[in-house]
Amino acid sequence: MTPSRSPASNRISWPVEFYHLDATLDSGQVFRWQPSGNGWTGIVGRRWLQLRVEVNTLHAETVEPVADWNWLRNFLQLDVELMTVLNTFPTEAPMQAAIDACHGLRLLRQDPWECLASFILSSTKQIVQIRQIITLLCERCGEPVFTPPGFPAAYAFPTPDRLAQLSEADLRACKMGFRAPYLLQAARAVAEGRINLAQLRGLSVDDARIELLRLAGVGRKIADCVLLFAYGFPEAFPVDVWIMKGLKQLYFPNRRVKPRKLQEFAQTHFGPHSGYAQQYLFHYLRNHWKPS
DNA sequence: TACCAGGAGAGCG
DNA sequence: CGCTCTCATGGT
Repeated sequence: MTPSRSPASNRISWPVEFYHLDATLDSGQVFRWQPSGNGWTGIVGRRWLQLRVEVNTLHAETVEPVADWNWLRNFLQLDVELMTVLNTFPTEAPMQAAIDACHGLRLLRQDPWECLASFILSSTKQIVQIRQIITLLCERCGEPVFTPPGFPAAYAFPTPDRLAQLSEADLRACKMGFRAPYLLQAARAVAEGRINLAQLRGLSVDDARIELLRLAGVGRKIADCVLLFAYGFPEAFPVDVWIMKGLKQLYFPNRRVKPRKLQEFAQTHFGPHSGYAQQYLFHYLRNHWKPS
């Protein structure tokens, strides 16, 4: 275990292997990170920070000193041995191509509420637009956080309690359209304790999914995104339009495959870390593949 | 201009 | 069930 407790400092460095920060922060699992110099800036919880990787070292810098960095190690999932995960993937051509296209891509471990809210806002939106909506939402409704001199103002992701007090019109002003009532209902469900996001950690993936599916505006795809990106269920396999088209063409050319069958195939074919494989496939399809 | 976006839900037959 | 339509908004 790398020492995470040390004299409080606003900087820390960790040794890393195969950590492709660019691919990771720009792969559609998080929406608030921005390129900055040779690294990235973003918010985790209530803290602004800057990240960069040089060779086999990951550097992090916050505004205020930090005594315990475990929150960041957890967000970055530094204890995951990537090669062990990749070695469980099937050794067929498309999967290997996906690995080669973005070797070092990682799954992060996000805050459940931020992840849930973000993906409620993601439906039928391009990633650039999802970023826009979330940026607006945070600027208007989130608590300001400290940033270093010379950097623009930044905001924490708004809490369920804060959003629960707003009106649908307030949210529509953030350009989220028909997703506004969904986000508002989800915020109120969490704020009023009708769903307990922390409690989902102790459930099986199937039971946790059932809980998430109770929320309006949350279907199988969005639920699986939250199960994978926030709770770390390794078998959660979100099937979006890219994955749908890609799997059909790569694995079932010239055949009719029902969505149910495709989900079943994905879960078995890609092994125990099918969710990780999904992220590699998604990144590969989105950046190196044209649907036909 | 037309089309589509890391979907979901309601209304059909 | 399984299909189609709608929802709001902006990028390409």
